[in-house]
Amino acid sequence: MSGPGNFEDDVYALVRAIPPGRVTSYGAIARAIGHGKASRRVGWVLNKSFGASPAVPAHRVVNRLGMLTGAIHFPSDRPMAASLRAEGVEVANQQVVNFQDVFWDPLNEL
DNA sequence: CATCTGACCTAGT
DNA sequence: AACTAGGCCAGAT
Repeated sequence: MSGPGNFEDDVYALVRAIPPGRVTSYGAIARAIGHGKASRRVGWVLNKSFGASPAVPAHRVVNRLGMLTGAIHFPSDRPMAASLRAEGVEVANQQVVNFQDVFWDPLNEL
C-alpha cells in the first residue's frame, strides 16, 4: 500500500538513505529495489524528485562511471557538482574524483 | 494513435 | 577488447 512497492517511493527512500559525502549509481539503486534492468527509470523518477519533500539528494546519484550525466537537468540554482563539493565530494570535469572511494553500494552497505 | 527519446546497465557477438 | 542489441516505461512529438 502506501509503503514500499512503488518504484518511485523505493527510489526516493534509497536515495535519501545515501550518506553525505557518498555517491551511488542508477544501476545500483535499480538493483537494490529489485528492478535491476530498470536503471533508466530511476533517472526519470529522480527528475520529478526536485519538488518532493523531504528533499531528495539526487546530486548523490551518478552513473556507473562516476560521471555527472544528470547535471544538465539540475536547477541552475543548485548545480550538481556544487552540491557534491559542499558535501566533500571532489568533482572534476563533470566526473567524481576517487569515485570508487566515495561510492556507496546499497546492497553492500545497507 | 505510432514512434522516438531518455539522469542507464548488462549481456551477447 | 570493441561494438550491437535488448530491456525498462513514461513523456514528448
